[in-house]
Amino acid sequence: MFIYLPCTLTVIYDVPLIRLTLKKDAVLKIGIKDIAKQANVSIGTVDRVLHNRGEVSKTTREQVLKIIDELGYTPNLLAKSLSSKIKYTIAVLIPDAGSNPYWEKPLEGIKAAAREIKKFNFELQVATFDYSNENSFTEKANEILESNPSGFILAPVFYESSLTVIEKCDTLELPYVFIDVFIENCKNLAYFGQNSAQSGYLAARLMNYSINKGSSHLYIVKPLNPSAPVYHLSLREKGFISYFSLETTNQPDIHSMDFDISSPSILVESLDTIFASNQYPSGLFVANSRVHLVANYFEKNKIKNVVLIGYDLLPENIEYLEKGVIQFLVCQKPEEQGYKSVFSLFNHLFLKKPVDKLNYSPIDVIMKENIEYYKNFKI
Amino acid sequence: MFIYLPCTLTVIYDVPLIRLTLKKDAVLKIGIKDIAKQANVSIGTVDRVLHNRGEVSKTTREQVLKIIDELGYTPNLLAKSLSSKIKYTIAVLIPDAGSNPYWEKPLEGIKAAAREIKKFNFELQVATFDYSNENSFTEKANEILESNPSGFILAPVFYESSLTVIEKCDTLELPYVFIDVFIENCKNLAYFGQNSAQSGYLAARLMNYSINKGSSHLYIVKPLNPSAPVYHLSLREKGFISYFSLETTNQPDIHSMDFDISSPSILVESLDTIFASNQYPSGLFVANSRVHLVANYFEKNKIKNVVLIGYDLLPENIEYLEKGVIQFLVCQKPEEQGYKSVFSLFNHLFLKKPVDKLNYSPIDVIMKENIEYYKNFKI
DNA sequence: ATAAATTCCGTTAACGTTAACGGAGATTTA
DNA sequence: TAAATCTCCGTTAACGTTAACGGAATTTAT
Repeated sequence: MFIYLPCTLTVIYDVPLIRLTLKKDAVLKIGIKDIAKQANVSIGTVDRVLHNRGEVSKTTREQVLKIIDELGYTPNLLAKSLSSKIKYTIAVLIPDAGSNPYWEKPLEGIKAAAREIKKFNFELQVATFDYSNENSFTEKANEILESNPSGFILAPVFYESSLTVIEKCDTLELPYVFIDVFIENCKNLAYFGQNSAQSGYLAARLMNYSINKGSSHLYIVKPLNPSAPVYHLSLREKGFISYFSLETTNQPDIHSMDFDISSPSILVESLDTIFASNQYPSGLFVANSRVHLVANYFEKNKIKNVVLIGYDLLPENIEYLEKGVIQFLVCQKPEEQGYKSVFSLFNHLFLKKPVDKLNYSPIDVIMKENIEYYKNFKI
Repeated sequence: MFIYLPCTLTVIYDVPLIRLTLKKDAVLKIGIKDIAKQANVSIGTVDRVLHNRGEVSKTTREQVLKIIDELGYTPNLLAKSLSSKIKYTIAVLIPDAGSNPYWEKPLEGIKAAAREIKKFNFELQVATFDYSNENSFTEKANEILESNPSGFILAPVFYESSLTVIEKCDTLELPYVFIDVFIENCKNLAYFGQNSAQSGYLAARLMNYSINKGSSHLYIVKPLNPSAPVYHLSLREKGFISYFSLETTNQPDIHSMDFDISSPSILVESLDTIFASNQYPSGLFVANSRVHLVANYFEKNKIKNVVLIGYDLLPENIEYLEKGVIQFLVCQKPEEQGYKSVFSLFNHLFLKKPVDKLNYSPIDVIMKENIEYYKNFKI
């Protein structure tokens, strides 16, 4: 089976010797004092200029500004937060993990980020709402707005209610960040989420590679929570379908199959029907994290050689991936979304740095061989 | 082609309403002053206890220690680095990017980490050596050791020379971190690198999924730099091969093919031979980042429907992946390896936190659809 | 016995920034 | 013209920690 085919040659390979050194600040780190001295004013004046607190004449203000620019002053953030009495509060409003265990993940990232910026006087205030209850969203949002936070991270899953909340944020000039769900034409500071269609497209390619060419039946399984809105599911489905219409000569029949997650028996019946039919599947694409339900069916019914692709690193999914029942999990770094949402507010509020408005997470392809390295969220 | 198969049901789905709030420090943040007051000593004494600077009687020392424990004191790092006069220097010794463009990536991560911890008085000192010149490694290492750094990150690619360097580090009690290459039985603080065999194994699974079942000829291409050591290449090859011997009933012939990267014509000749032979390949696995050389051959010779899998996100590779010439790139987050190496030293030196000794990078599967999100190293 | 050394500990000036306080000089009000 | 009000600016005490300095009390040496 293994044939060795050498075609080696030895040639001297010479490369130049390079030495890199990070540029040291040739000039000693300059501070507010140096500026004051240079401008012949006191540090108090410099501080007033730096923070636009007024009470400075136009001429001295300009003089100080000029010297700040010339000397390339950058504030020492450590000293700043040591001295400053300002407390920042970041409010978070996301669905509770009872609605969908997915939401544990972004929260984990949010908390990790919060721990890191705690030393800069940042505090976290997390509220959750019931995915199947629009009122709970509005109530919690109002509660948050009353507490007058410095920044707001929210998952605007209910369109109308979200618009109302956003309007209030705008009048309060409260910076807000969307996570997971995106609403267009808003003055949101940033958005962190998934490119759902793209991930469906990717899943389709994996599916197409994995099934035998000439296979004829694929199934898209969409496990729904009927009382709650779904944005990503249909986008993932669309992405999946469009791969086959755009990219490949292989044209299997694609069947779409919705089912209510609250009644598992429906799923079993549907799967029974499919596997008993003459449209025996070569692959199933489960468009969200409930893929473990299908995997469970596969295991019980000893179904092999049917490609199973799903989403997200729930413990159950990991188990079935390791067992080989699930071939691929597509994962969109939910922890990272949370983590980065917090940091976008930190950059805006504390560092006064501009932040990117549209931020899609990487789409990770997880298999048996690399699951180990994705299990734990780090950093 | 697309068939809709609904099996929806509506059921009320009720979930509990949860409110999470990050535990606020109920007690006001306690500092060195509070301990001093509680222990009836001065802050000077507390500081002496905290840093084991001696000149404290046994009884008061124990008393202070007890109160520190009771009050759960944690030092304020901001104040610490504001006040402290200690400078930390992290020395880095890695191959120069001329030897292998791969090494730009870890360096990028190293620099990013250095920027972040600069505020804590950390400085970076990077030296590179010539991959094909063992002496240059030793020379640079000695230079570094003479400069008396606080920590040392090195790629110990030359076994014997590395042992000498490591011995010196041990006597100097200089903490050192291995990156990319691992030497066993050393007192290294940590190792950050790849699980090469595992990534080969993963590549083999992707290959097996992608080729038509019943395909018979696969080729492992190993582009070698003959004057330099290679550790990962053969491990990747082993991993690739072992997948087929362990996991699948599909048993293609696997051919291994070495070639010297300094003479591209050899590669072309070899590939010509293969594609003219009666052992026409269904897939090629290029065991390192030179996969673009093969992709270039594919493009010129209009070779299609042969699966091409390789390593690393070099610009050339990205280009061929986007064009569809390369199907998969396996990537091991080299930037992250550099980034984390620096932070392990930061944790050790500054935070006095324990660090994990063995750290494998995640193995990322990159395809046309998700390349966009991996192009730029962030965080 | 006194002088010298040692042990142990408190005091204090930094580090770079913030923000409250107050004061000199100019301008307006009564 | 004196009092009140503004404008503009300097001074200073924090923030929590480090580390040098020096001093009192005790022990050792002469």
